[in-house]
Amino acid sequence: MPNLTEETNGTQRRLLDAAVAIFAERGFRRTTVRAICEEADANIAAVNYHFGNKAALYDAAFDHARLRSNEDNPFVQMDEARNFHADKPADHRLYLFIRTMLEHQFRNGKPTDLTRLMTHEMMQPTAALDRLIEVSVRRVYTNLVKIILDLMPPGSPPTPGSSASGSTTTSKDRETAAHRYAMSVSAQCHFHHLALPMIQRLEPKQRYTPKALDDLANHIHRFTLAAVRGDNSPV
Amino acid sequence: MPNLTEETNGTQRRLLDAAVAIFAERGFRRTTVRAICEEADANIAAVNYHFGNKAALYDAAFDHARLRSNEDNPFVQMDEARNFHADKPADHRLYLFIRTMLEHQFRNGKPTDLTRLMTHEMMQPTAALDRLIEVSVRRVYTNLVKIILDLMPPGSPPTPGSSASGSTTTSKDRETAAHRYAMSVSAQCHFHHLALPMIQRLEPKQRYTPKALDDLANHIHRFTLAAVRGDNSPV
DNA sequence: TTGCAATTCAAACACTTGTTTGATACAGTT
DNA sequence: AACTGTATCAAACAAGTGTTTGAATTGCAA
Repeated sequence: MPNLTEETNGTQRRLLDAAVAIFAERGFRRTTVRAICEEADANIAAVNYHFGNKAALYDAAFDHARLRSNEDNPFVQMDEARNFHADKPADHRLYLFIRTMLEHQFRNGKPTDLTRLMTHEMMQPTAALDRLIEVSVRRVYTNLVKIILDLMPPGSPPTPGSSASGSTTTSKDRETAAHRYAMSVSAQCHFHHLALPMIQRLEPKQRYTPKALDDLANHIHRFTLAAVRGDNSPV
Repeated sequence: MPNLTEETNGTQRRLLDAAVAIFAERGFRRTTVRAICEEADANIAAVNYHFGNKAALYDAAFDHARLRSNEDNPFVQMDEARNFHADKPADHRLYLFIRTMLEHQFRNGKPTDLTRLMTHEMMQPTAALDRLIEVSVRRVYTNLVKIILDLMPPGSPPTPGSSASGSTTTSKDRETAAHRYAMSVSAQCHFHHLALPMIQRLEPKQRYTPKALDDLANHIHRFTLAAVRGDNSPV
């Protein structure tokens, strides 16, 4: 079994690249090992020789896509640096968060391979999803919650959930409110690739070029800021 | 070819019910006609006899799920009555919209079959998605845009997108802003079933019982209201 | 060169799965 | 009872697909 981490340009690397592309496009079930091998200019038996079987190749391809995505994407900074731009004010950190998230999801106007792979996992969760979440998504999400907590004015939230009559805002209330807000932000960031076919039909003019992503980030930023802070002042 | 619209409890009706359930759970590719026939207590040849082939059964099942969902769900009222609760104030209409949308997506704490089918279509669009959108989704979306337009204060939007220096807010600006808001609302409403496996891992306490859906609807309503109107006044 | 391990290859295998077939049973009509 | 169109059934078919196999090839070291 050869070294998987090395960046050889041999057949196993080509297999991984081809696997990422085709798994991302069609999902696990619809892709055939024959299609992958053809794309990678490799023999059909290469998959089993280098990875054991199709499922193991999928696993390796998923991680490969994650690592490859980290190479050329600022997302990794957000992931590993716990205090992402901690010096900037919270509202600006929120904008950077949203912008980075969107840029991470679209490339050349289309969803990235890793994004597509993750979206397929939403319909067909495997161990790869758990790994991705534990290794990356959870920290990003926690970071978002922190930004929002910094953003919330002292008095908030108005606590519609807790029907207790006491008007005091407990720390726990703030926490759960921040999580709700974080969910709303995540929803707005992820919706565009999760529901792309629907959006394309409802809003045919919607694009995901860098310029369009900038507009989108600005909108989500404003939208969220107004909701969390209770005002609508421009950035 | 027997009458498909009649509500016979014969094998073809049983096939449709079984097909909806299994297609919703596993998607088109992972479901086998054998599994459907077993669930429906029918012979394997029954699918081809009654529907021609697997794809045609899927199509029929999709429409069957849509019609069946309309039977016992207030969504159909929102769908067909163009002016959904037009007498109520806009903010209340927004709440009803969100609440109805969420109720339409979850039943017994789980995504409904039609919702699951639609989510699979996001990864694997077929003609069934086009039909669903043209017959139902587009009108609902248009309705949402109308509600939001009623909700927007006269001066809005602050137009971050149009970089033209003119400070006059054109009717076109309002329209595009309303569409962006509608996208944010849709995102918040659809996120919970589109990204369910991720949410379950990030927020394990999240539930979709009627009570939880009510809390969720209240949150989305407040969140949106604050963003669109630029205030945070309680309902 | 020789030997050896790693790799590649064409072919075949085993299994799943959508579809078809031809016979059989059923229900209603004449 | 005989006929007819509908429906069901067990069995088989044909194609696709993940996997295996055993030989051939390559790359490298002794």
